[in-house]
Order: sequence, then C-alpha cells, then structure tokens
Amino acid sequence: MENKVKNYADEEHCPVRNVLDRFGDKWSMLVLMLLSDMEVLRFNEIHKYIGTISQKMLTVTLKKLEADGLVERKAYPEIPPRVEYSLTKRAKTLMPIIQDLAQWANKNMADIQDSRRKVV
Amino acid sequence: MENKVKNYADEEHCPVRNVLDRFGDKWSMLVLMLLSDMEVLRFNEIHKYIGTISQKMLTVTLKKLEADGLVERKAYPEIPPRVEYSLTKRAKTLMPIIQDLAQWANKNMADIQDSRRKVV
DNA sequence: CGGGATCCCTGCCGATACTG
DNA sequence: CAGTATCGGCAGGGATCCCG
Repeated sequence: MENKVKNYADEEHCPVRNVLDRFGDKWSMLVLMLLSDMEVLRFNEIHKYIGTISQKMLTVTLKKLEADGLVERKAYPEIPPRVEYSLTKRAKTLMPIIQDLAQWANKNMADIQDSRRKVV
Repeated sequence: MENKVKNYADEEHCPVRNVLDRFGDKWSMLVLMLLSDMEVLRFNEIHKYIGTISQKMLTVTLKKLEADGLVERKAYPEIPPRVEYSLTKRAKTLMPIIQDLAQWANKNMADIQDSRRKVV
C-alpha cells in the first residue's frame, strides 16, 4: 500500500485535479445543483435563481459544462429564442457525490468558521 | 419541494460555496488526499510528493487547512526543526466523500476529455 | 529544515454596452 | 431572450531571496 504511491504531481492525469479544474470554479457546482433541483431551466431562469452571477459568467459556465458533457442545451428556433438547460446522464451520476459534499458542508460549516476565528 | 427553493445567491451561507472556497483551490484537496494516504508527513515530504507545488503555496495551503481544522500541525522544538502534518478527525469524515469524487473522476475523465475534444 | 517576505504576472471574474 | 464583445481590477499562484 505505502510502497505503491500514487503520482500526486502529474497534473494532466491526476483525476482529482482534472475534476476540480472542471467544476472547482466559482459557479459550476452551483449551476449543477440548481439544475439537479429544477430539472429544466431556461437561461434567464438560472440567472434569476443565482442572482449574483453575471450574464457573461453564466454563459461561460454553461458552455464549459456543456463541453464536458454535464449539461445539455436545447435551443428552440423561435422568436424570441428559447433555450433550455438540463443535466446529462453523466452529470446525474455525479450529483449524489455533490449532495454528500453539500451535506458535509452543512454539518461542518459552523464549526469550521469557529475554528477559523480562533486562528485569525 | 419546488415552491420552497433554496437560496442559491447567498454566498455567505451557501454551504457549497463555503466548502469550495475552502478546498476548491489548486492544491488543498491534493494535500488532503496525500495526508489521507500517508497519515503523517513532514513539510518537505509533502513537497516532494507533490513535486509541482511551490514552497509558498504549500505553506499557504497548509495554513488554510490548519485554520479550518482539517490539518493538524505538530512542531518539535529541535534543531534542525521538524514539523509533522496529519489529518484531523473532521478531515477524516470528509475523506470518504473526496474518495468518491476521485473515483468518479477516474471513471469519467476519459469520456469527459473526449466530449471536450468534439466541442473544441 | 521549515518557513517568511517580495515581486510579478496570468487569468478569473465583474461591469457595461451591443446584437440577432 | 439569449447571448457576444470589450475593458479592467484584483486575487491566485509562481519564482526568488532571506532567516532562525
């Protein structure tokens, strides 16, 4: 076990680095959780739920998630245009883990903030 | 369920944002996983395992994790000095989730990279 | 050995204005 | 409505030098 050490330096192939590079940014995980709750949402609906995100960052975030095959984008050829976003199957296999993470955060956030105050 | 919508905009109290602000950075989760595997490590040992991290960032990362009560620091009053780092109990409750995340990443990384190539 | 202190640069992200 | 284009601030992070 200890003689076969993983490669913690290899940025290209380290799965953790790779997964964090994808939704470790400011908004991705929030969008994923929102879509997980609401199933299908239009662009401006997401924008309203996450009140503090800028239009630009929402666009960038959705494109990145779409490129990773985590979010599906359906555009309807209407005027005015309508675009619906939803989670892919791949993203749905990820959500239970995200939920666990959120639960852990909920339980431990207060204590962590206390720890931080003592040190700072 | 759908009429009681969570507050996705509240940055201060959103647990996901709060947890990601803590170890969503470039190195924290990697350090946590390394310490989870090796139990106890000295500063320079961590530095060698994660070959690409700078001394400064390792210092910053460890301080942040210590402030959050996720890493314990033991300094021995010797010359030359010796400092040992290990996970706290709180961090150990987090690690199963991190492991799940890593497993998910391992399984899906290749497919995600394929998706990305098609789009880009 | 285990850091601190500084300099500097990249890129994330926000704000604003414009478009089909 | 659902974006695109552009400008700019500033924080994350790397490189280097210094210290007890």
